Order: sequence, then structure tokens, then C-alpha cells
Amino acid sequence: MEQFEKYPVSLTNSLSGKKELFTPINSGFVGMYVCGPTVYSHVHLGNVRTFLSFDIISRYFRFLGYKVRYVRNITDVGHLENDADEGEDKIAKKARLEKIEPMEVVKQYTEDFHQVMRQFNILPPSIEPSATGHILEQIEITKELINKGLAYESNGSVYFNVRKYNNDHHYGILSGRNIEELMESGRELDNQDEKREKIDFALWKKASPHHIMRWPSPWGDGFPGWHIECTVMSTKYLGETFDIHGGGMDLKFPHHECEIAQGTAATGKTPVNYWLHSNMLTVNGQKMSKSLGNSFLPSELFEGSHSLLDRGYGAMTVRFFMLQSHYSSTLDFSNEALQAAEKGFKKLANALNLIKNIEHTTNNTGKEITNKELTTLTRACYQNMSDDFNTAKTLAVLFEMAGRINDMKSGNLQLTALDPVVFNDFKKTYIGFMESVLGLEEEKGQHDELLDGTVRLLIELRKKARTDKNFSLSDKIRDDLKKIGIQIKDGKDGEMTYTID
RNA sequence: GGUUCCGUGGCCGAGUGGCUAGGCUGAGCUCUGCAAAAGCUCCUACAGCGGUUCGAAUCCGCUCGGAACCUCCA
Repeated sequence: MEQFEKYPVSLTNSLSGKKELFTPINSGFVGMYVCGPTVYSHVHLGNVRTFLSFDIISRYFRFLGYKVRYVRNITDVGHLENDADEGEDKIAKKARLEKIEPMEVVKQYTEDFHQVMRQFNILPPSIEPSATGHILEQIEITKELINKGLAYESNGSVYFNVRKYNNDHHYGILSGRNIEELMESGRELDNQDEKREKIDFALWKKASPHHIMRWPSPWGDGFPGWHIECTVMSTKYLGETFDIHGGGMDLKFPHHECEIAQGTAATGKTPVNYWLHSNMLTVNGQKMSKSLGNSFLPSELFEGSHSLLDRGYGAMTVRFFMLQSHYSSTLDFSNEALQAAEKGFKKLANALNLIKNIEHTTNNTGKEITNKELTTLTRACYQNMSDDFNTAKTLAVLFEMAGRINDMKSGNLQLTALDPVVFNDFKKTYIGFMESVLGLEEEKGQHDELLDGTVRLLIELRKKARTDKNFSLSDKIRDDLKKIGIQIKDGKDGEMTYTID
């Protein structure tokens, strides 16, 4: 029996607004698509949160035994600065400003994005397609939509006819809108507009003579619209209907709404069964965003060089911090919250280190009450994660488990009181959820062998000083090391361990 | 203006009809040569006002406050 049968996953589907039991199209397989970054500048921590949320989701599905195909795209063309007709492509604009090739912009920020993902221990997707690698497919689907009468050409650009689509379908099904309301708000059309109605959106944009990103098409030189890339790449690699589509809450409208409309119009099928949206990272209650100027770059966080930070924090501290809230809630970013997270994370990491070195060898059947408690904790990890990927609840359980691990270490809890099967399950679960599911690993410091050997030597000297009752010397060794960031801890049995801040 | 969401103890944050997460901070205790770490204990909350119910932080209504989307943003 697979773990996913034992702990069936339920998730909040944005389409229904309700928590639903997850049933994949193909038993044992999960196909998920997540909107990746537009690589025209550095990713900030708000972006990181979204990719972290879906990292956890893909990790957990795999942990349960599913075969997961996780597709996350790179948007390297087609994302306009705004929806007005003079709207410029974000990549092209950046390239023009820096006087370099658009693909240089794309390369630079894609590399940056990948580096940030690695720093936060966010695993790469199974497929990472780019919009420029799928121009042909985007032209094909645009042609198909014209043939079906749901798109029209206008002065070298092609637009999706929202009103016509809405005759047979509901445009706004995901975000709870209707086109009458949409027609009432927003920017009005002017004479310059090529669109028939302001709610129509571009599938293909004509490239003006000075435009540097351009491809030939049946409608002349141009470039694809923003939304069509995701429809093309998701269906190409996951099928016309696939299991999960994720992304940030701010993409719900219009981006995901347009994807639904295009996909449904092109294939006649519902493109996605479950829509998942991760919520925003906020600063003082306001959304972290580049345009508001309140975004934090990962480098500013590590170095503590942002004005709102007292000092730097490690990537794992931030990862833990973000996992303390549910992905569908907003999360407020602050110095105080990070400080608290750092201590909490250290506690869990320490227990992780301890449990790895605890072995149960006896065959004692153990005390029923203790065994029961450990079994309950072990199961709770799965139950909480299967309940809409509730990392906050899971972490609460891991803290309980860490307490029991410390008890095992100190002797408050005798291993002989435990059933070996229960213990091994407990151990495997703690390590598995920490590392494989939540991706929380020890902060990678400069623990090189040279330093380790040096500290061990000092520890030996301190042990000698203590047995000689030379406390002034033993205290000096401890205190001086503490000053440079190395904390010596005395064990009950005279053993000493150390941690580096 | 329209659509949606949120308001939880000193702070951060889960939960969402009865079983009162968790972390951080603070106070006390145990262990320890002294520390640190660890363990135990304490401070026990759901914006306000009504209503439904045997019972509501959780459901409903109103009021106040905040946010997101309706231009671009994960």
C-alpha cells in the first residue's frame, strides 16, 4: 500500500474555493504546472515564497510515493509592462535600458534565479521550458483560435475575443468575475486601440520597427502575448487536461483566467482540475512588490544590508520562517519574526543532528504509553501535510518530536522503553519530514575539517582543565570561543559538543 | 465603485461548532563547579455588538479596522 493511499491528500481548489480530496487523472501520477518568473530582474523574497510553497507540494507528493512531473516555466518574452497598446515587453525594455541583447538579460536573470533557488534548497522542476523555445506552438494555437472564430487579427496583432468565448463559457470562473463588471472598470479604449473590447487580450503582438525581439508569423513580425505561453507549455508537457496548476495569488486574474479561456477554447476541454494559489509575502501588512519598492533581495537578507533588518539571516532560517504559516495566508516579514524563526529552526536542526546518531538495538517491547505517543506524533506529520500541505501544523509536531529526541539524548526517555519498530519509524519520519518534505537542512557554514580539528583540540584541553579542576582555564577556553561565535556545550557524561553561530 | 480575503495571548503564527497548536519573548524551578543546552511549570487569546445553538474564536447579521485583485507584479 502506497503512502498516498494511507494518507490521501486534500487541497484547497481556487476554482471551487473549497478543500477537495485530490484525485489524480492517472493513479499514482501527478502533473503540475507552476508559473515561473519573468526573468527581467532579480527575484525578491516574495517570489521565493511562491516557489517555496510549490517546492513543498511537489516534494510531499513524491514523498508519498507519487510520480510527479513538475513543470515550471521561464517567461523570457511576451510579458508586457502594461496592457495598453504601447505596452513594452519587460525583457526588451530592460535590454534597451542596459544596451544589451534581450537574451543577455534573460540569461543573466535566469542564472540569478537558479542560484537563489539553490540557496533556499528549492529543487529544480522536472521540466523548465521557456517561452522563446515555444514560439512555433504559440503561433499554431493562435491560428487555431482564429480558425475557431475566437480570436481576430487587427493590424498585425491577434486578440482573444472574450465576449464571444463568454457566450458558451464563463470568463471569470476562477476569480469570480463577470464580463459586465469588468467592462465597467479599468482603462477605457481609445482610438489608437486595436482591440475590439477592452477585456480582450493579446495572443500575438506586432513588433514595431524598433522592437528587438521579433519572430515571423502569418500576421507579420511580432512576439507572443503573455498568457498564451503557459497554455502552450502546460498542455505540451502535461496534456490538455492536467492535475494541478499553481502560481501566486496575484496571477489569478487576469493571467490564469486567460489561460483557462484560451485552453478551453482551443481544446474544448477543461485545462486544469485543481488550481492552487499561494498568498503574498507582506511588509508591514503591505504586499512585497517591486513597484511598491518594499521588496527584499535574497542578497540583502543574507548580508543584512536592508534598512529594515538589524543583521543578516541564513536561507534555512527564512525557509523555516515561511513554512510556519500556511501557503494560502499572507505572511508578514519582519526583523522580530526572523529572530524568533532563527532560534526555532536551530532547535529543530539540533534535534535532527541528535536523532541521526541515536540507534536502537535492544529488542525490548517497551512501554505502551510512550510508544503510543511516538506513534501518534509520527502519524500526525503525514496527516497534517496531507491536509492541504499544512506546514505550520507539521512544524508544531516536529517541535514535539524534537522534545522527545532531546529526552532520548538526556536520558529522560529510555530507549529500552521503546519498541524498536516504533522508534525506527519515528526516526525515519523526523528525518524524512525535515529533509525530504520540508527541505530543512543544517545551515551550510564554514565547518571545514581544519576548523573542526582545531575546536576538537581545544575541547580536549578544556576537558583536561576540568578534570584538573582548573575552572578558570576551562572557562576561559569556553568564553573566548563564545566571543568568536563558537558555543561549547557540556554533556552530562563529560562529553562536549559545539555549535557555530 | 465591483470582487475576494483577513482581524487570534507581549510578538509571530496554526486552528475553525465542544477535546482550549507551535515557535519566540518574559517569570520560576530542575540538571550543572559555573554557564550554555535540555527538561518541567506559569502568564491562556480569539476586533466590537447582536443572533442561531445545550455549547461559537469557529456559523449568520451589522459595525469598525486592514489587505489583495479589478494596469504590471509570485
